Amino acid sequence: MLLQIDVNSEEALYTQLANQIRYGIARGYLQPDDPLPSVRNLASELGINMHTVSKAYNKLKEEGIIIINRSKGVRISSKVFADRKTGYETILEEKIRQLVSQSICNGIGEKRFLGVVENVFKKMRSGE
Amino acid sequence: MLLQIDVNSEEALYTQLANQIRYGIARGYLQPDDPLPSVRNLASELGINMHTVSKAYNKLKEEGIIIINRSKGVRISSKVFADRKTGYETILEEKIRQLVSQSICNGIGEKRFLGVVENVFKKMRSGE
DNA sequence: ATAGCTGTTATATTATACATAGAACAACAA
DNA sequence: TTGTTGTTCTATGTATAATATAACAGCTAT
Repeated sequence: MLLQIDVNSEEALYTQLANQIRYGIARGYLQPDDPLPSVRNLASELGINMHTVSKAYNKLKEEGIIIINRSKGVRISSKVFADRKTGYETILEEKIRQLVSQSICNGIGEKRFLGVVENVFKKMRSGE
Repeated sequence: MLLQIDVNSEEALYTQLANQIRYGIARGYLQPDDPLPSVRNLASELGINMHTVSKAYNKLKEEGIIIINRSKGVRISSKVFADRKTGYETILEEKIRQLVSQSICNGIGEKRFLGVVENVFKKMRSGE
């Protein structure tokens, strides 16, 4: 799978990387048990530092999305789609509350907001 | 309207403050042309620095949500609910894409995601 | 065994963002 | 004139992000 980074983005590099991997999983480009490149190889491909890749991997590891094994490498967790109920829905609701507040202040109401969400899901199912 | 800040949160103070004001507008607790406290007064109430409040206010000003007038003070924009079409929907879609990716990786599908969104709107209409 | 690959750990440096503090300024109101 | 408004300036301390080397421990294949 193609991963790319925008060094001019305001978003932190390791966050961009983690997002891209989650996105790849959500679209089905990355599947359970699929291997990921080593920290050194991916860093080299992207032209960034090894530790930055390592930081992204460890963030995903904490979320239970990938499995890191010293000497075996990194792979997508076989239970990646399982409902791990780690209180994620509470975090999600708070983030959505912020997005909804901001949307209302920008003239975007419930119908239009739901339309954007459905559109994102549709694109995701069709693989972009 | 009551504004409060959690100094132990990972979220930056000025971001929390901006979020609370947007949230207050979305719920109707703050209405167009309503005045906001001065940077010094609000900072004093919240126990934080004047410049932190100023930073939050300027962020909202850039979003077209509030009007800042040197010597007259700060108030909610009369056009706060207008569709300013400043490309906000593009930003919204990208943020939703990230949230949806993460949700899928946590076992939350489209139905459940839409349910959370609808629930947030419902709470917002009923005023919390 | 040795060479090569894994992720990890440690130390160090640079840059940026966040939050604070105090002071002074210009615009307006009472 | 006095007081309030937001703004600007300088300064400091802390935290995070990203980089760079270097070494380490676990495993695999030659």
